[in-house]
Amino acid sequence: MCENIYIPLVCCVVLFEIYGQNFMDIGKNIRIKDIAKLAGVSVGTVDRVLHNRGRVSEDALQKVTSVMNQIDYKPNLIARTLGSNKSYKVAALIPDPALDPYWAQSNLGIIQAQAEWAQYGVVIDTYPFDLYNKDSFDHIAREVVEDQPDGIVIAPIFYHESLPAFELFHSSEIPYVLFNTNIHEAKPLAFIGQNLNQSGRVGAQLMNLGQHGPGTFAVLHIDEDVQDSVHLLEKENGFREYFLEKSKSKFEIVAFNLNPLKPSFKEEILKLINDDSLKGIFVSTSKGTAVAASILEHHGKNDIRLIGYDMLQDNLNYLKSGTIDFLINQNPKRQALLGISHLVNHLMFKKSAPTMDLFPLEVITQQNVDSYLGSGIH
Amino acid sequence: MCENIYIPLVCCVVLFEIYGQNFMDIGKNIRIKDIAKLAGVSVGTVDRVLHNRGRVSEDALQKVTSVMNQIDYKPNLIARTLGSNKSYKVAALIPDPALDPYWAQSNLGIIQAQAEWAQYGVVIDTYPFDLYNKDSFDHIAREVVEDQPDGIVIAPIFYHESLPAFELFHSSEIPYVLFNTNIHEAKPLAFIGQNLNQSGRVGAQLMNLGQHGPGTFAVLHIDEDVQDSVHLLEKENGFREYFLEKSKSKFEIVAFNLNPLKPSFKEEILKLINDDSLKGIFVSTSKGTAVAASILEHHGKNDIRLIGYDMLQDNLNYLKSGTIDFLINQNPKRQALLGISHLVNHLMFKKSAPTMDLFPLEVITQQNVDSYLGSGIH
DNA sequence: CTTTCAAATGTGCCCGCGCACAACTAATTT
DNA sequence: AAATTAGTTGTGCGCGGGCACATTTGAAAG
Repeated sequence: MCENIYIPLVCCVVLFEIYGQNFMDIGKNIRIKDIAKLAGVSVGTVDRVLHNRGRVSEDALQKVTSVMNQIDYKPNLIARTLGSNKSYKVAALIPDPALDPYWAQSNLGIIQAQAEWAQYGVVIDTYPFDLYNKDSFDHIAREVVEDQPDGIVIAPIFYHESLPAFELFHSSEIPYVLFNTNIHEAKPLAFIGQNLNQSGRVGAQLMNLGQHGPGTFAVLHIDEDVQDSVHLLEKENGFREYFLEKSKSKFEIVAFNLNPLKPSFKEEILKLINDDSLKGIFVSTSKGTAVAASILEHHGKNDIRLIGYDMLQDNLNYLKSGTIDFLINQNPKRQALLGISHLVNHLMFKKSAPTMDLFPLEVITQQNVDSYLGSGIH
Repeated sequence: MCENIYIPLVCCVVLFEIYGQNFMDIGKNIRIKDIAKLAGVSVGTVDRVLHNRGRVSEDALQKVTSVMNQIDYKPNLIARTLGSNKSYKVAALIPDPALDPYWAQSNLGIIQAQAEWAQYGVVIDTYPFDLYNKDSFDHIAREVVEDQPDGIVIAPIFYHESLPAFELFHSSEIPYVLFNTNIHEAKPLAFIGQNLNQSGRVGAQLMNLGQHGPGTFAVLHIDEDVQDSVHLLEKENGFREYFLEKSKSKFEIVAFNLNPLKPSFKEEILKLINDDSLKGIFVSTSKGTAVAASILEHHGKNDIRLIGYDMLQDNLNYLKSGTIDFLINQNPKRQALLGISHLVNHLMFKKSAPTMDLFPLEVITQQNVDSYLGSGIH
């Protein structure tokens, strides 16, 4: 209807009448004061309506909402933050960065977040738990809730143990953001991570490129704790689906769960790479990628394509030497950084976070790796 | 020396004495007020020292700087922004988005920046110039300076014409940020773009993967205005260097400047793709990528690997159909967005921008393209 | 007709910084 | 000695929103 067209006009005219000529020049935002003047009430009343704290007559509410509908009021976040001079406490729950290079990168994101938000009075406390010890997770989660933070960022790598933790968060009414691993039963503020099925497909496509069958591709889940690897299976499924959808593919896909701590580990992997039909290896874990690369390099198997995960230092070395052909970057640093960012924006600026923040599946090669390392965020 | 160890301690003790017990609890930042109290002067004096506006006695300056050396004062940017309630005017100089899909994406970045910064009183005016008309650039640049913006973001695609424009900016003392194309003679606040030589190398590596020689790779510069293509040559050089450094490469590299408006264009390109030795095409321009793809697809040449630039809609279609194998993403939207961001941060928050913000060379494939499209910024 | 009380409404201060202006000091001039 | 001046130093206001508190209103109770 025509009203839609005229509403902004009306608003401008009204403001124009009140503030006179110089209103049109200044491209300033409408303030609470302006709304109050337009509605013929005081700023206090507008404030109460905006935050619906009650204590407002039906009549006043009507007047204010009527004005609100005609203009689009955006509160000045700068002023809001300065005024309500709260300091927020955020808890970051991640596997101990000292024990694992992948989580060390996540920790870098947390450290950067600490620096960025410090001046806004946000304190971020890290609660590291033992990557190999589910009890420690349980214990730390309880400790976090006891400390009553205003928000939690968490990498819930233990599926079963994380569920009661989320229950705790809910009953304590602490908003939390998930990253790295998604738990579908959880109701977090946001999840930050990647589509793992699609990630496997990317690996498959890179594996397939320029290869001529017949031959075998191996999917390796190299992890100390392979039983709890639902998310690794998602990658494998994506990898397989890619080839299934290519009807005329002449490649066979085999998959193995390998524990590098087991004595039989090296033997198993050697048997695999000495099979001449093996054209490529897709490793689903970041640490495993370097392990596989070291073995391939040691045995001079340059012709086997190797695709793995993440820009850990070891992986970068093997990428530069050419043993690793592609890395898919999960960007743990940025995941942590953005997780905290979403949380703080929610707490401080009342900005809503995207429920799902799925990161791009970055393909890292020998030639573009430096461009990633140089570009701030990585 | 030991002093270094004790300085923070001393600082804490002093503050502790002044503010009493509850100081240690609050993790708040030090304010000008605190410095004033510590130095035994008024906030006005501290303010004058901080902004070295003079009008301060030697004695007072000594006292304040002494305190400043002991603590690390970080001004509250929120308060600063709120207080000095200036409104900034930024000019964005880009090729007319209506005439070109690549620049349409840049424009999206500008539009997003407008929305993001509007509430902070930043007005961003776009000054589009004709991509095919150097005079229009000249004209628009002069117009911008006449309007006296507080800062300029510019994509200087015309090398020669941009130099006098920069002179104008300098003499008018307007800070400016370059993006997309770097001009080495310019002294901008920042440059945002990619390493084009490295970009060509990435293309070369993706081209080489799994290919078996002998054969030919073609580098195509498909552009209406090929003479002014220094930046396209950089990509070509990177591409060539990759193969030169691989001593045992069996591939020949050929390069062509092609103008799609010329009548001979189609003939030339057909001759090229009908040569059976041709294994791959690397197109240095985003629009050219789609042009090459359409011809390859039309003639059923699925076996020729095609690598090009940017996520334009046409390119995405050819990527999904499999005609294009890889796109290198220059991320024009993000370039524009970040350019403005750097500029506003400089103007508003006095934050220094990185002189060179080189973007990662993102590799886009059929399988990861959706993850890029879905992830907010692209 | 006053008193009481709750609901409704308005006022004023604070957040930390920047900036203009007032106030104070000491030295020089009239 | 009073006035002028320059050199310092301190004070106060405003930015916009949040929030506590003061004030007003109207109606019911005494």
